[in-house]
Amino acid sequence: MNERENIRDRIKQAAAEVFAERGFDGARMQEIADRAGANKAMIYYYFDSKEALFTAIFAENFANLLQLFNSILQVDAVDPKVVIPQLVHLHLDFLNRHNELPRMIIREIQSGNPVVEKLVRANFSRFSGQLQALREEMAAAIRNNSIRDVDPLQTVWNLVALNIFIFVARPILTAAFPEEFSDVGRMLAEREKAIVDLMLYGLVPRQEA
Amino acid sequence: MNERENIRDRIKQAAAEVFAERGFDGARMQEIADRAGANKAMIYYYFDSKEALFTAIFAENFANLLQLFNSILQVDAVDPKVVIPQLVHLHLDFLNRHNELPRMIIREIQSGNPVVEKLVRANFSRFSGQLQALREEMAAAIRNNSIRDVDPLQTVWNLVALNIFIFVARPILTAAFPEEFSDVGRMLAEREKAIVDLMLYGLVPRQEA
DNA sequence: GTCTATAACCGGATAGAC
DNA sequence: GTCTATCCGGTTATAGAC
Repeated sequence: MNERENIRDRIKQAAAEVFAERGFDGARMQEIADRAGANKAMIYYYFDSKEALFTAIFAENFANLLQLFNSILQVDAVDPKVVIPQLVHLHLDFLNRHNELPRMIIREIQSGNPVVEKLVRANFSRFSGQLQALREEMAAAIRNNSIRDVDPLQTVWNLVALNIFIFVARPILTAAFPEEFSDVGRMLAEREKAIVDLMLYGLVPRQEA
Repeated sequence: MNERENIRDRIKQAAAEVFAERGFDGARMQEIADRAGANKAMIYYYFDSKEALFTAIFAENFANLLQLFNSILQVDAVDPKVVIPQLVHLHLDFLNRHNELPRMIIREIQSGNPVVEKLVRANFSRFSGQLQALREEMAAAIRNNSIRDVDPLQTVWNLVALNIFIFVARPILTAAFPEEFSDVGRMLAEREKAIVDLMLYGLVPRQEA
């Protein structure tokens, strides 16, 4: 309506922050209201309950992530020297824009809230077709000798593991290595380089070219 | 006293489980008491408060983890083909025996409880000396041409990222890939192999022997 | 040391005025 | 749509008997 976003959006924004910082159980409706510049009753005017509010936000974020994974898995299998840097960049860039998401997912998954596991199951089934295609493409690439003989699923896990690490472990890392995190942009660039370097020279055949 | 461990230990054990499953805010003293085969009042007889109970358990687990890291960092720098498999095996084995620890740490770090960040800061400073030594050893190994020219800190992060992944993401992975997790021992062995393979052929010089 | 009963509080949710 | 005041259930914590 006016220059400030409407209250409903401010509540969603504030709730996303508080849930990310404190988790579902730790989040306080009062704090969400305060950060949104509203009062508790307004939250209940727009959302049925704390759980409904959480679910709305979580589902939205989770859908974004799965969309990214789908787009990642649709990359045509070509030279890993081209594909891997693209994938790492895409993923890190997304995570950088949704900083709090990995920790939020890890924290909330299997924490009593049944909505969460449902979301995972429902979306990952759609996802498994993509994964099957990827396996076949990688198998072809292995026969083709354009990548080493690696397990496709393990390789995907490796890539995800390397990418999410700094976001998942950020609170520990910033405490332990304050200098590295003083310039986040620089750190991210170095991280990207290191991941690509490790992945590539773990994939490219030994006696190529 | 008798064959069953004493109540204090049973409480600690039960609390560790419940905190790991539900997080600090989600944990209920009643559930801890039930699992320990005691009642709430007994918990308060042995521990001052919920927070004190949590802190005791968290500090103990965290100390164990740092002790492992210290022992890992003391490995003499030799051929990566020997060292890397050792490190991965040590770390995965530890994590397997303290299954819930990574998720607990990630979940609770920076979640309002100031004790936690203090623990990190205090212990990681002791830790940084070890890390400096490692950097120097790796620099020597690089000059020596026994490993590729990689960033030592990034390499440590890579190793940790790959090792913790299945434990951190376990709830998602079991939902998404039930077959893989039906035989945990087998899955762990495959994971170990894949990590070592990736790390090694990302470290060993291209045109070696 | 162990237990039952209860106090004290906190936080999600709602009633109802405007 | 927005706000204040309040309810009510659940949870931490304690009192006090044994």
